[in-house]
Amino acid sequence: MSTRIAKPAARMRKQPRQARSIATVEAIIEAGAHVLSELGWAGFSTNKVAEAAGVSIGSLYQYFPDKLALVEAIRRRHFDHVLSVIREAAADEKPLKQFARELVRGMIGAHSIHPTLHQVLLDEAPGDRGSRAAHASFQARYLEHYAAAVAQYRKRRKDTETMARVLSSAVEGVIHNAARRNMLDAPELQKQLIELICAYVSGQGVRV
Amino acid sequence: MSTRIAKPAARMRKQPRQARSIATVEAIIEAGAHVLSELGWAGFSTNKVAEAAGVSIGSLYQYFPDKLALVEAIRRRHFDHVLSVIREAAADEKPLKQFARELVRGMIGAHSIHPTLHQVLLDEAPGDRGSRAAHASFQARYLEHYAAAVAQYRKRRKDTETMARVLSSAVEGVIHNAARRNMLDAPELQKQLIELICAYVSGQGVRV
DNA sequence: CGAGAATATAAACAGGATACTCACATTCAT
DNA sequence: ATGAATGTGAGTATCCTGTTTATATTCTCG
Repeated sequence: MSTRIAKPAARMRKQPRQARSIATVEAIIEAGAHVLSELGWAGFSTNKVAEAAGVSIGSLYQYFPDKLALVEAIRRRHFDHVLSVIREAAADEKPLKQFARELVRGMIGAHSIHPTLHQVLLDEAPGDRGSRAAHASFQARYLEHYAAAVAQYRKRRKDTETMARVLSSAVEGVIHNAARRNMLDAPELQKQLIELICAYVSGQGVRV
Repeated sequence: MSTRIAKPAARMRKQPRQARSIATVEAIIEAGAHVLSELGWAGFSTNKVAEAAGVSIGSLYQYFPDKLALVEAIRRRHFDHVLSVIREAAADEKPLKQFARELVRGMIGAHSIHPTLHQVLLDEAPGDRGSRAAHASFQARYLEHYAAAVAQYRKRRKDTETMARVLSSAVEGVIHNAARRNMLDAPELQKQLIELICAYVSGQGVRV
């Protein structure tokens, strides 16, 4: 009980101990993210990942017991990243405009390396029974942060949760779509997305 | 030159002539849409489609020369549907609120049968060289309708195109996300989506 | 009715891709 | 220098895929 491993480190066949193997594992995860984003779940094969990582297939199976464990590792890394972005954007008490700006900037950053990874992870890639729980918890915390932000700029406590859902999926939709068209860093698109967020959150509730 | 076939009817091996075969083809396309939506492109195999359609694999190849031709037929049918929805919503000159309501209602309708078909068609499914053109033309007309609507409710002629892009992908994102969670017909979600549209389009341009 | 056309069937094929193992080679820490 | 850690990649076994084809059934129309 002296040393405690921070994270269960996903399901791994063995822990990398030397710097060499740590780099290998990192390369595999990175290459996996790349393949997943580029070829989708259909094109995601362990051999292809190993090749893209510049590593033999045997090395991959030295650390990851199977394909799913690898996907899980990729998922965890990406979700941690996204979560930190929204958490930081929603932290402190800042003007709405600034929140929107930081959110958009961060989200774009999180998607610009592996543009379609997020969607593939959400839509295509399966998960073993254990990762469903992790996935759900991610979604929950994700929404919580959005909800916190919405609540902060809204008097009406009413539809906070639904608003968070709508806002988050709208933002994701725009980012995802822009990523597909290689328009992630078009400045006028960023501006419009920020405006969308501000308009919706600060909206005076048009009667519908 | 007496009788004219309205649409090139996709790439087909032969035209169905009797009522029986027309029904068969329809069943195949419908089953294809179902499989595509349910299993994604990775799980989309001709044998599976034939089985889902309650038809032998041979019948499928009687009308569709190959897998891609089938996807193309599915794509065309779905896109025609979506296009008609947005076109009708943007038609005439109606108040913003009504436009938003009709758009949301129609989009939800177009997605409620095969919830994830749209995304799969856009993201996963490949297309032969010829269908890229059709795809692009669909996207263009799709955006045109959105742009027309935006222009109608906006004085500033400036960012119309970008706004159309942002708006359309935001709406798609919300719908897609709701579909994944089986929340497509939650009324409060519809209400919020309508509000999002109204707030953004009628927004007074918050200084960003 | 009946002949030929249209439509439907499903077994079979050929080929490829896949996840994963294993026996062995190399490099590290001490 | 020795054992542990790490890396290799050809090989295996399995499953699936798209597609053809020879045959059977049903329809159309004179």
